[in-house]
Amino acid sequence: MGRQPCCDKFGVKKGPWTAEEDRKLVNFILTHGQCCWRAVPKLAGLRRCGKSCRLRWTNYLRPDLKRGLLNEAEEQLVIELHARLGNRWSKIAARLPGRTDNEIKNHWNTHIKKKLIKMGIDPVTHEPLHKQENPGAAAPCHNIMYDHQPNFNGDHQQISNNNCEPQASSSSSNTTPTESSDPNNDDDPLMSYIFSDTYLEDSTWNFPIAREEYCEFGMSSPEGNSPWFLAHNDIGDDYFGLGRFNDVDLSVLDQPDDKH
DNA sequence: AAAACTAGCAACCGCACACGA
DNA sequence: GTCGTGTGCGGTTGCTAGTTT
Repeated sequence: MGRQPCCDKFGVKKGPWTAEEDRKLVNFILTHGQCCWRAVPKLAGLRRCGKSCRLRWTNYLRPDLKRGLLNEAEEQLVIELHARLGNRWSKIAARLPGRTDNEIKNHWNTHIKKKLIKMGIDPVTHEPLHKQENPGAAAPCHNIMYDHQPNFNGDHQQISNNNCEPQASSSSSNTTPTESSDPNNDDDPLMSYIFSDTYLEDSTWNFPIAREEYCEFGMSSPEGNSPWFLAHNDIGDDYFGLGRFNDVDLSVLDQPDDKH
């Protein structure tokens, strides 16, 4: 039967976005909100695939995005979440305000992975590497990476992986060994909370701005990181309604971007 | 100074899922 | 239940900037 391509391959532009394209996309979304992505390029006057528009918006243009490298606390949280969720980057990103799945995935592949390997930890299984070379040797239950890490309030607290009992042999073929563990079934109250839907739905940290909560996480405030916030400190609390964006000055997009 | 190499990141691709008809 | 469509997700690619030789 064949699936219809997400976009007409002919006449669709690819590659890096220009400031002009960014402006058109932002202008459209601010005016109309996020609707049918397939229709967006046409309505916005862009020669782009709808998916490309969504990606650009999600990963770069969204005003609530933080920029820059992940800090220590975020990195630690990513590792902890990856140990439990596997490569489910969107789930991980959902726990990190202002970060995108793509960003976290990239950071994982370029930084964290190497760091873990250097520390003798398998970035896939989160088990010590020597255990795999020497399967008979019993590995310590606690993942050494996760002990003695600062918690999000700054003091030290063990955020150990309590679910590190040997993976069920029946699921050994699973490439994400930690998927079997129930993230909600966790003794650690902090991690329980982070993994809970309650956390996700907690509007006190959910976007657009939850300043104190950012700080508690050891993160900088979103303002000053996003090019949007740099230019529009008055962006409203009802961002997701998008109603207040109609008057936003888009000139920021004219600024010679670092890359785009 | 120039070429080769490496790292980091933005963007693309294809599959899977959700949902409505 | 099935089919078609839209969207989201994860893996991968390719470009660019920085570093090394």
